Amino acid sequence: MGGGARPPSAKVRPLPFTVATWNINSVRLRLPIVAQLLESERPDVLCLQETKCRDAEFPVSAIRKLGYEHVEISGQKGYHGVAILSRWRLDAATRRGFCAKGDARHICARFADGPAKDVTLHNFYVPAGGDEPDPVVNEKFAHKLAFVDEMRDWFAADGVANQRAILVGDLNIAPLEHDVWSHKQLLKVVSHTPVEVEKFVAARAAGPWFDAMRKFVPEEEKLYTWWSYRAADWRASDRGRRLDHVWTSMDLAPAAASLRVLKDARGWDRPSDHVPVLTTFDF
DNA sequence: ATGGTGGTCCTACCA
Repeated sequence: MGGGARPPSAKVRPLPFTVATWNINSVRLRLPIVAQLLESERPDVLCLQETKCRDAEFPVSAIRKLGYEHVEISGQKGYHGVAILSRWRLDAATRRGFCAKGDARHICARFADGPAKDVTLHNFYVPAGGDEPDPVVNEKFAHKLAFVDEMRDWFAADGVANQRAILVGDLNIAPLEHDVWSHKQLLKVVSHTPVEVEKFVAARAAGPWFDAMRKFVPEEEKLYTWWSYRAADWRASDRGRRLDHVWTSMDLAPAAASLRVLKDARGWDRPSDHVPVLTTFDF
């Protein structure tokens, strides 16, 4: 420190790199607003969830025409489905089937070049879990809990978050008090029950993963990424939840440089009930 | 107040 000679500055300015995630609730129906996002924000990569179509039905050529040449998809008919749309070359993607169900809920790819070269990106769509927060009577809630347990075990065993990794997606759990509009009123509502939150925190700690969104918004401030379709006026009532997340491996926590939650997208034409979350990294 | 809306794909099921 102090008077020593500086090393030759190989890198004067960090290279910004923006990762976007969005539960699109049908990529075919909402291709116009996907294009709107890609054209207006130009993220380096966009992870989609709930694409709701088979791979052969995914609008790959339209996406490529928008400058996102590298497209990796994991789809199924009518339900679920995840995709990675990238301006940068990707190594071959991998897909993990959770709970031995064959649902298309995870895809993973590694950047082959660019500012994020060798960074691994995981894109998740965690089961919503139905309405009744009791795994004994509600098989969908039992599935959700088992899915998050399996995430935890995988992260712990395989060092998924050891280094240079980012995890995004619709995790369908709002863990913090101010990740929901009313902590008290949602304690028995699936997405904010104590049993889910406990498993969510255990899975994150198993990485260990860093909650990159809360680096930018203090835990005492409300932060939402989803507003129900059922509200008469979603903006006025503002009964949101933070269901979408951005996690990084611990070594990348300092690289996370800014966050934007595009709340206005909830008011776009034929909107998804989720909005895009954009995280910029300085690599 | 115990619904409300919006997807897929045709009859319910899922979010």
